[in-house]
Amino acid sequence: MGESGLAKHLGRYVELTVSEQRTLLHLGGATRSYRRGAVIRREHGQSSELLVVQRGWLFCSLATEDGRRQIVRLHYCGDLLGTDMLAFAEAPDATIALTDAELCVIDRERLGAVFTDHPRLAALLFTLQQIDRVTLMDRLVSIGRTSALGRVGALLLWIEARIRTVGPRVDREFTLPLTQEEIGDATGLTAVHVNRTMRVLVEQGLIARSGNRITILNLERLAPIANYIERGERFDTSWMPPAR
Amino acid sequence: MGESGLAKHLGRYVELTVSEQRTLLHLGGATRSYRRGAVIRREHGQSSELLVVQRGWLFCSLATEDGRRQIVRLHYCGDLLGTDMLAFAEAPDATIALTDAELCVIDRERLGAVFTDHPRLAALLFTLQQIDRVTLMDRLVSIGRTSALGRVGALLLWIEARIRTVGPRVDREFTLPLTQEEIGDATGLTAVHVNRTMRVLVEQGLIARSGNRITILNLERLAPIANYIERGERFDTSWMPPAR
DNA sequence: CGTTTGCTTGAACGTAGTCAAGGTGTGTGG
DNA sequence: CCACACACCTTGACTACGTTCAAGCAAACG
Repeated sequence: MGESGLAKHLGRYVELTVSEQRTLLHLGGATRSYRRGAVIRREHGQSSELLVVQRGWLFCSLATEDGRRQIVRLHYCGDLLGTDMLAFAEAPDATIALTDAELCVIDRERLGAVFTDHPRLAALLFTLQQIDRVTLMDRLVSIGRTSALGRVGALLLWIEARIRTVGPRVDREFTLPLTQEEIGDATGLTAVHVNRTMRVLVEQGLIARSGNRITILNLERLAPIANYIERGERFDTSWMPPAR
Repeated sequence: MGESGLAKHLGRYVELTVSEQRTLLHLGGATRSYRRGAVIRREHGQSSELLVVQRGWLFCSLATEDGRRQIVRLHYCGDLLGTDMLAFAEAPDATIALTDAELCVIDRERLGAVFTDHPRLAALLFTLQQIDRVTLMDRLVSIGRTSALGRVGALLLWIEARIRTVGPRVDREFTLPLTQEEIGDATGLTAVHVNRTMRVLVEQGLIARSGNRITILNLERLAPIANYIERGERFDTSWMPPAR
């Protein structure tokens, strides 16, 4: 423990009071470690745990009838997981560790207490969900209406943007933790075509690659191809109850 | 006014107290009417209104760089709209009336009051968001990993299921309010291919069509093709604060 | 050292897109 | 009341993007 990933995450958007920070800290229970590839939650499983990512990357995926797979979300430090089990009896997706990861279990009852004791925190959590929803919408557009080049490009830009929020850097270079198979599952393409597509991205001077280090070389040209929009996330706190 | 679509919607999942129902009723302000095709909210617009659908169907869509369009959500009576503006300065999607519709404006400040005065209602609204999120995930899988036949089939099954929640009927017949162009925008296909695909659905005896009346003829065979899963939505209220 | 996992490339195929033309139904104005 | 316009649906021929199947290769791992 020692520090709440969730508080750090929320702190990116708003100023938290000491009391709020303490409450978020006390939310967290045991910390668990997972190795890359470990199944944290099984699709259709009953596990109704709430988890916060403390370290590492995860993804959530759904399997199709015919054995294929779609990765629907990527998760990073600070993300709150398992909230879907508040509305569903069975886990709608599987959660899998993309890198070695540490998660922190959150007590469901204590989440309830947050809603009574810290209405502003509840409002902030509600607002946080909106980002998740809009991210899903953006991915839907990407997969539904752009070319393979655009889809893979968009995924790279999203990941790069997210990495930049954690440690802001100028060089637009990062380590891609996904295999080409996983990129395919995230973009709705086959691994083979992801390979060809990334080669084209390199040939066109849009990105550079060495191993799994990726550099965005030409954002100005890549962004329109990928239909990439930088969404300015700015929490509107004006309507929220006062902080406690 | 007279009755809150939102309360009716929530009432499908949980028992609301009289006080909660009254609070939801007082949330609603003016009612507005829109004609089919009317733009309720413009993409990238600043309008930060919260709305509840009282009557009719809406859809939310995003435009791509090259002028194409992706419909990301369909909305029906009881749905709460505009919550994304709590986190974003610009509207991420456009909201358009699919049929003639009536919406009810919700005061942002009063939503804030709900979080302080009715923590359980806040928890319920939070839970409601989860359904929205999971719906988006399901659509992502549909578009990313299934054939045209499956995508169109899934859309029809979702719509039929939603219509059934309002007025439960056995015959699995309904009026489809979407043009083939709009079905294409929702499924990531072209209008032309939607046409061919629907013909195949008919030829294979999966559905029947006359005008825009659709009948699901063979759910057992269509469901696996469409990768369709009936998700049992059951709100877990055990963790929530007591109702007021 | 052998096996596995992931990357790469080629060739053939197939699903969905594009372009084009004609048809149907509805609403509007002459 | 009819003619026209418009929106939507339908079908055909051709194209192209992404898939499938297959094989070879490199790096990591037990």
